[in-house]
Amino acid sequence: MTVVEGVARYRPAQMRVITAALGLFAEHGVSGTSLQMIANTMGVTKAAIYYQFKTKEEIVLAVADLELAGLEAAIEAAEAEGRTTRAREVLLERVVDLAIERRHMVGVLQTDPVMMRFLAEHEPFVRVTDRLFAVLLGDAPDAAGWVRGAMVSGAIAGALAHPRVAQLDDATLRAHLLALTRRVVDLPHQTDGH
Amino acid sequence: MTVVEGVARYRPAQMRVITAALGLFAEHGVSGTSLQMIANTMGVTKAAIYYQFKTKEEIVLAVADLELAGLEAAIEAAEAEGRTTRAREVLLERVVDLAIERRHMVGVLQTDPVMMRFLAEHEPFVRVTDRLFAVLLGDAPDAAGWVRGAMVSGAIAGALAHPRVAQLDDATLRAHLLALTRRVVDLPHQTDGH
DNA sequence: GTCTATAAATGGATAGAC
DNA sequence: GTCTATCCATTTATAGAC
Repeated sequence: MTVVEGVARYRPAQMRVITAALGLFAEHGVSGTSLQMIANTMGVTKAAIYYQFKTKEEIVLAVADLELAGLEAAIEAAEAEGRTTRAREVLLERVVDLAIERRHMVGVLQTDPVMMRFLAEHEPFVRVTDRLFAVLLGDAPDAAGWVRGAMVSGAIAGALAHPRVAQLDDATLRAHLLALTRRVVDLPHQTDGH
Repeated sequence: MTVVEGVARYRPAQMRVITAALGLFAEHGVSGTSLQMIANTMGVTKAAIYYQFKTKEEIVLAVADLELAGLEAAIEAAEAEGRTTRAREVLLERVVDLAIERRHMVGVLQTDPVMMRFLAEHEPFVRVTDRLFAVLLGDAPDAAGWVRGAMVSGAIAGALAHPRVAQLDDATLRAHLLALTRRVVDLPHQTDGH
C-alpha cells in the first residue's frame, strides 16, 4: 500500500525514472537536479521522461511516495505490537535498518528543502509522520516528545550524511545508531536480536 | 576571525547580500535560490549584486563562512577550558544557543546538498568540524565517537527543522535540546546556569 | 553602487514522427 | 516508449551608461 491514495503501483518504466531521480536528488538536491540530468543518467531524452510523468513535481511526489512506503511498513509492524515498549523497540530497529539499507539516499527525505515542503504540505505524508511519532512517543506527545522525535529522525539522517560515518560498515553503524537513539527515546540498553 | 584565510571582513553592501541570501537559502535551498530572487528581496537588480560578488558561488562561500564564524567562537570558548568535561559542557551549551539564535536558518548549513558539498570540499570548513568534534569527543574519535558527533549535529538541525518544534519558545526548546544532546555525548544531567 | 540592456545557456514543457 | 525539434521562461553573467 502506498501513501498516496488511488496510486497503487508504478510502471517499470516509471520505476527507472524514480530510481535515477532518487540518486541524483541525493547528490544534487531536488532543485539542483534537472530533467536533462535524469535523462542523461538513464540514457534517454527528456521527452521520454515526460511520457512517464507529466511534470517534474510528479517525479518528486513519486520519489517521496516510494521512500515513505518503507517507513509505513515499519510503522505497521510496530503497531501490531500495540502501544507497548516492545512496539517502540520494533519501530526503532526497523527504522534504523531501513536507514542503513538506504544509507546515501536517506538524506533526500529529510535534508532537501523541496522535499521538506512536500512532506509538510501533502497530508498523506504528514499522517505517516504522525503515526510514527505516536508509536514512538505515545498518542499525544508533549513538547519534550516532539523534540525527542524530531531529534531522533534528524540524528539518524545526520549520522548517515556525515562523510566519516559513511566509511563504517553496516553492522557497526547499526549498533551505534541503535544504542544512541535508544538513549534519546528512553529505551533500555540491550543487545539486539540479530 | 573568519574561516577563509585572507578574507578578513565583508563590506556593508556585501553583508546585505549575504543576509538576503541566507534567508532565501533556508527557505528554498541554494539551488532553488536565483540571483533574481536575492535581488528582488533586496530591492535592487542582479547587476548590483554582481558588483559585490563575482559569482553565485562566492555568495554561497560567504554565507557558509559567516555561519561557521559563530561556531568557531564557540569552539574557542570551549578550548579555553582545556580538554575537560567542563569544556564539552561549554561547547554544547554554546552550540545549542547558537542554533536557537538562528532557528530557521540552521538547516541551511547541514540540510542543503550544495552546502554540504561546500563544507566537505573546502578544507577550512572541514577543520572547523574536526576541532568541534575533538573538543566534544576527544582528539582521536573512534567509530562510536564519529557517530555520536554526527548524530548530535543532525539531531539539533533535525529538531529545529521540524514544524511542530518550531512552535516552541526559545527557553523550552533550549532546555529539551540540551537535555537530550547531553545524553548522546555522555554528559551528566544538570540544571544549566541561565 | 546601481541601473538598463543583452548575451549565451539551460530550465521545464509540448507537438508530432517513428 | 522513445525520438527530434521547438517554444518560452528563466538562469548566470557581462558591458557600459549614470
